[in-house]
Amino acid sequence: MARIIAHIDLNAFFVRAEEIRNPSLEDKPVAIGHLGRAGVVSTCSYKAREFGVRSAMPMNKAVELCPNLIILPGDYRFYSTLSHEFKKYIRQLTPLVESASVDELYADFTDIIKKGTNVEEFFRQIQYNLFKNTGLKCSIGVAPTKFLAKMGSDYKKPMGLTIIRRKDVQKIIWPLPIEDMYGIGKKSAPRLKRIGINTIGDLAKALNSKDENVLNLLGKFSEELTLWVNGYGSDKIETEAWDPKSIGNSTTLKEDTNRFETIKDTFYMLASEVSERAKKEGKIGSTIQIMAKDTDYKAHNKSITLVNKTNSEKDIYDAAIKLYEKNFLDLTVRAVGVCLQNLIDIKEMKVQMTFYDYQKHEEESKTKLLINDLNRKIKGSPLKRASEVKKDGTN
DNA sequence: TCTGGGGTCCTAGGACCC
DNA sequence: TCTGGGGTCCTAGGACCC
Repeated sequence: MARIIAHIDLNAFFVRAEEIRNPSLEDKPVAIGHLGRAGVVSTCSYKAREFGVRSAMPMNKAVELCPNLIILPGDYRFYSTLSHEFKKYIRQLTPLVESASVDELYADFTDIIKKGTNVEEFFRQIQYNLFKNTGLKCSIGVAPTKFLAKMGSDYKKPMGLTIIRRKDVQKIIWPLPIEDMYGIGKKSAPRLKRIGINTIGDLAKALNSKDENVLNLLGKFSEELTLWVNGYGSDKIETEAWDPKSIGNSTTLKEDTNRFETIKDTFYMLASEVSERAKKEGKIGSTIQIMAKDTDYKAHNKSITLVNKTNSEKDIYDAAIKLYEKNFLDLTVRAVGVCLQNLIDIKEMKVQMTFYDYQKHEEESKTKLLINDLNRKIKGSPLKRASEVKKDGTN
């Protein structure tokens, strides 16, 4: 049976948060971000959007478009508190809530909505109550799958409510331009257009007829997309708390440079931040990756996997510097970053490293060495050749 | 347009093992 | 000396999302 999945997306969340504590900002062109060499718009108000200001736009470009733009630096601690209030509010209505990011979530209302309920009224009430209780505005998409719910919350903003039934997919989703499709980004959209795929409907028809060009272009993802565009795909809400698989920090330097001392200082700062965050999350990781962005904005990555997992500032810093020295010493860089990967809980590590396990691990290693040694000896022996002859014969 | 910083997942080649 | 096939891990790069 089809489930009732809602995707709830806060409208211009960071700006709305600022308006809540300073109502005089309402209806004014506001952008969150900073006006520096690397400053971009993180979020902007609907008034600012009227001037053409958009997320991820360089801030100086935004100011060009909208000279009266009010720029605020962003108070992420405050936003985080409001984000928790938002999620807590929805969890009071249904336990099946999956956080998708700071300002959006999926929730399953299948078992909450009684037969005969007016679904539209039900979600309008949620939208209104959230606003009344927290001051936050949201758009809601309601559908049988997460993908359709997500498309629904995007369909009408702000304070939109879009209900998409499986039978409505061709009517509501298929006419949309291909770049509006969740999962198709700035690279794939033009590639698809070049082969005549301009709408989601075009994509659906190509996928349904197993068009080789489209399948090759999208790879494994095409299987998922085929479900999505036909009204199927995941409707499962993952209620588990987010468990990071990597923790990294990066920064754009004050100016492009190849001065190693500056780079080292920056890595020291970044390694400290990564170490601190990993410790706070109770995580250790074995792979350390560094990123160096050149003056053409192209990012280069190098990584190394250590024998022992770590989250120490020194280990992360040392590995980062070694990688940098080996690969990027001659590069003039715009930005650098460091990331700790292959994370596990420290708890798990402690379980793994009980004395018994450690001994067992050692024994296994020794056994493995012996076996390898034997294999090497056997390799050149008549026995091995005989076995191969037999294999050829029987195959 | 002239491009931040936080992530996830996928691909593909090579090393190494059985 | 050249020969298979399957699996895992490491590494680099790329696409996407907010």
